[in-house]
This record gives sequence, structure tokens and C-alpha cells, in this order.
Amino acid sequence: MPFAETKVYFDGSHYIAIPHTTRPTKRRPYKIEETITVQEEVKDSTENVEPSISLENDTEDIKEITNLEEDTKEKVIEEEQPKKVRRTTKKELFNELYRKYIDLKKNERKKMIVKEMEAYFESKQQCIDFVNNNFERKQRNLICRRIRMVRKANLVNFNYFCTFTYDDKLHNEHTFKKKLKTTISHFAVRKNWKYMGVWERAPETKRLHFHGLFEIPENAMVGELFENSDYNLNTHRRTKTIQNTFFNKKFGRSDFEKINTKEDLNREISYIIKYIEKTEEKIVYSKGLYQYFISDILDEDVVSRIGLEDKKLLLFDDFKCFDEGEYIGKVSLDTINKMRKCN
DNA sequence: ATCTGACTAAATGAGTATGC
DNA sequence: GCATACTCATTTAGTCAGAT
Repeated sequence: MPFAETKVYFDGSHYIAIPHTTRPTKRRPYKIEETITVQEEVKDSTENVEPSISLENDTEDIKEITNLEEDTKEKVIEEEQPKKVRRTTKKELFNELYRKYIDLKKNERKKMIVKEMEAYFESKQQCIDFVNNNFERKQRNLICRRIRMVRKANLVNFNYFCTFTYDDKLHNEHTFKKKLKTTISHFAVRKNWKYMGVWERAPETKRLHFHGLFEIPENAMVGELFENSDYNLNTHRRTKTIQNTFFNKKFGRSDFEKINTKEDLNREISYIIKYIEKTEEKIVYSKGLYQYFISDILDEDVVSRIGLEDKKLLLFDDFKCFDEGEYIGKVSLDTINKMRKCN
């Protein structure tokens, strides 16, 4: 077999195989982060309540940190002020500030972070370098997440774009999030649903909801879908939506929009990408989403060599899939389902 | 049904190399 | 100087068994 056990992904229009390689260079061990001591303005009881989403406390937090900044200089390294002080690392502090100033333009954001972190460095230049490096790190990480998400999305067959939110009579934000998470992850295991999505807040109401792409296999739907005619307050029009009895009953409100075309899907994918880029929220993935499937590839199925140093193989649209030399079939979603997967 | 804690799969993060 | 892609390390978060 010319190319055994390649990793194959779909870029939206072509299949691309990556023959196995090993890393030529040695890795350096991760460096251990030096801890620093940060002065904390009194108690921060809000922090434990909802750690993942805390956009609305911004103004308060800014105040806290600016207070902190005035008198940090003398206690950069050693602490001993039981309550008001916490130990952290420069990187963690950077991450907090990076999130805090998420709405600023890049340069403004850098400036503010440098301003607030300068005290922990020997010179301003060192701080600037640190901040620049960490911006690069954040950017790289974001790109990684984006690529992974697109590859995963391209290897499944999403058929619904769903939105779930809750009724106050049934849930609070916390129970809603928790329950929905377990519900859909159960469906992933028990009914083979696949999904990827994000937690968001409606801009006006701040109400938490979940937006996601779902692959719901035939006969694996729960409840009943029904058409609902609604008056939309934003557009001042009656809009028809498809809702689901199971989710409505359990959470309050659901919306099942059928994905019919590739364009629909691409629009939704780029929506989610934009959203994670803007907010740094994480993507919620179901189990069973992979970036690659593993197949042996024949010479005759390779169109050309592409990518960095021509390491990747561009494949014909109907190339043949082999698992450990055993022919599985020409590529199709069906065939892919039978192949081994990896990330 | 819900919790707890050990286990582990999968996601994110990091380091490096390269391209445009 | 930013964007991309690859591999591998670390962290996070599902999962499952057992107890209540």
C-alpha cells in the first residue's frame, strides 16, 4: 500500500490525505509558569457563580483592577495579606485581562493590558514583548480551534440548526445549562446524535440560549416537530418556526431549522466561527466528531501533492478507502462511518 | 434520580516550521 | 508580520460504577 494509514479530511470540496509522519525535532519541555501575587480588591464572590460566562460584570472588574494597579509595585513577588491577595501566573493574569478588554480594538486592548501588567515586569519593554507574544499565542489558538471545527463539521451530515432556550417556570440559567448539556450528550450516546454549538446570550435580553448544528439520524428524533406561528418583535412579522414538543416541555422553547443546502450549512458554520472569535466562548461538541478518518490510499487516487512541503495528498472525489489493507468502499459518508477516526 | 470519585477520551494549548 | 498547519503535551470534561 503506497500510503498506509493516512489521515483524511474533507475541506468542503475535496478530500485531503495526510500520510503519517513523525516529528523531526525534539520538543522542549513546557516551561513552568512563575507565580506572581496579585492584589485582589476585597471579596470576589461573583467569580464562583458562573465562571464560564461573565460578561456583565465588566465595569466592576475594571474598577477592581485599576485600584489594584496603584499599589502593586511593592508587592510584586511576596504576599502575606491573607484575603486580598491571590497567587496567579502572568499568563493567567494576561488571559483575564485579554477577556476583559475583548471589546477594544487590538492596539487599545494591548495598551490596556500592558498598563495593567507593567508592574509585574522589570521593564515596560519586557511587558510589551510578553503581551505581544501572548496575543500571538491567542491568535494561533483561535486559528487551531477554527480549523478543527471546520474539519469536524465537514465529516458529518448536519441536518438541523437548533436553538434552545428556557422558560423561567421550568429552569434558571444554571439548571437549564446543566440539564440541556446532559440531555443532548445522552442523545449523542443513545441515539447517535451529533452536534456542535455555542452558548450565547441574546443581545437585548441577555437570556442564555444554545445554538447548534445537529445531525439527528432518521428515526432518532425525540418528541414531535410541529410548526408554530409566532409574532416576531424585532421584524414585526409573523414567522413560522419548527419547534419540538420534547424540548419545549422540558426547557421551554426550541427551534428546529432544517438544513437543506450546503450554503445553509456554511452560513451556520461561519456564524459559529464568528461567534467564537468575537467572544472567546468555547465550542460545545458532541462525542463522535472527528477531524480525520484513517484510510490507506492508492497512488492512483492521488490527484496531486499539496500543502507544506507537498506533504498532503489531494484525492479524487471518489477515492477508495482501505482499513489496514481491507477494501471498505469508495468514499461516501456511509463508508466514512465505517472507518477509524482520529483527531 | 443524584452524587462522588477514578478513569480516560477528547478538546485546547503550545512549539515549531513554513507560506504569502 | 500575520496566517496556516502539523504534532504532541496538558487540561478539561464525559463516563461509569457504586453508594445513597
